[in-house]
Amino acid sequence: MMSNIPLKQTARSSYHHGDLRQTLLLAAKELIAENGIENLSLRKLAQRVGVSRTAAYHHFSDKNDLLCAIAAEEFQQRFDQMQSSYNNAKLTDQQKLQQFICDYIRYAAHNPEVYELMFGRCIWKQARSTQQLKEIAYATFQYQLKMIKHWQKQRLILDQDPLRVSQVLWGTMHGIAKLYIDGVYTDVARVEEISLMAVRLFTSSLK
Amino acid sequence: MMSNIPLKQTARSSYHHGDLRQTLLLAAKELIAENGIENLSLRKLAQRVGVSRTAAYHHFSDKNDLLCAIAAEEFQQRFDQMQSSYNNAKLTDQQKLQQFICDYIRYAAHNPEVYELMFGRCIWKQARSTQQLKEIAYATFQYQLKMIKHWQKQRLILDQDPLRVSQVLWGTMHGIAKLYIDGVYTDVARVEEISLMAVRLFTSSLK
DNA sequence: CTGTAATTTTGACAGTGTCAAGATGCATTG
DNA sequence: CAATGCATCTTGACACTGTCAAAATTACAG
Repeated sequence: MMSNIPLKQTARSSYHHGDLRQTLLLAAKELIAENGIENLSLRKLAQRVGVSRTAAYHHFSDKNDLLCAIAAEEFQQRFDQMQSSYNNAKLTDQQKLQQFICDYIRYAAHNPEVYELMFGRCIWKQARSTQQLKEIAYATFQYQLKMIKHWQKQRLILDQDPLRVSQVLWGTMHGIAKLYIDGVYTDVARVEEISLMAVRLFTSSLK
Repeated sequence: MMSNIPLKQTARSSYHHGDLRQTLLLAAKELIAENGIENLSLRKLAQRVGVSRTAAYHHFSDKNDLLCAIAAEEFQQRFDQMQSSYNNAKLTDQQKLQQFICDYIRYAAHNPEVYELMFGRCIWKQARSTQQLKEIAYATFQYQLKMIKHWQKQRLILDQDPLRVSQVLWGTMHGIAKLYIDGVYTDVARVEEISLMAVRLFTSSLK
């Protein structure tokens, strides 16, 4: 019982309400998944955690700051997932390419609210994104670019300026995802078919 | 005399404040173009027009209703433009296809806030879109589909399920547009190059 | 035990969308 | 022409929102 007294406040049980920062991030993710990003309010979040309205302001400078922190965590997770998928030795390059595209859109479709947060305007517009967020997002895109270049060498994708090709491919995945998330495309099952057609369009450009 | 008395410049002077509905739509478009869709408030709009806070509620049931009306007007405009471009006898089919893609993205890039309104979640999510809006938006997509089918017959685009191909193409255009509008792609000049690469990717799938 | 700094709370302010009820004035009756 | 009806506009109010300043609470160093 007394062993946790001398621990620094970085571990658990540091202060009044435990380690609030992490608790806030977690609860915020839940609320976002439940009610959507635009229905997240700091006051409801505080209430959920059982803390005063303005308590979050001692751990995040802003509402925007909190959102950026969540997005950064999620980016990191996606980055790892993408990497391990690409390094899966059991798949051919063709399969990896297909999986990359389908996984991207599937992730977005299954986590619409978080996806909206990660790539939506509320964070990126007007340079409101945190430095930390910018870095992990940039790293993610760089990895995509690296994969594209590899697939181009394998003659799986049109051998043009890899940066441009990468931007178009990202655009395609993002666009399909957004049209579904925002309610323009309404049918979930069809999104998978659309993804496969995207794969076909990008890989057929050489045959 | 007090010169700052709010004079009503009634166009046709139908009522107390002239025909407010149209005035509101016009002023709202201006405010959206200036400050972005998420910074439009009915109160500021009312103030701009020189009318009370809740006056708009006698012409629109909702803020959402007003936004839908604006979007519908804009959809109609885009629809006409697309049609006249497609019927331009001076262009080859190849040129029309390229122009269709580049025009779409260029329009979005030049009218980011209105585009966000037209295709953003604030209108489409949760079936908040008006019947009128749904109709014109659906007609627009149907016309796209018709063009795609024609281009497929001309062997300009991959001859697969036209609905799926159309959805992917729309996704690509929408995605590139959104990535730019939301601030992920920052360079305006590059968007044009990305558009051209998209054209190349879609048209090279047959050669 | 005391003082300082970290943390949380309370109070307040300027915003927002929207509803209910009252005021205004045009248009169409009687 | 006058009166009534109804579309239109205004005022007041409510429940929200993000955020700041200042006070209150608590942990830890000395």
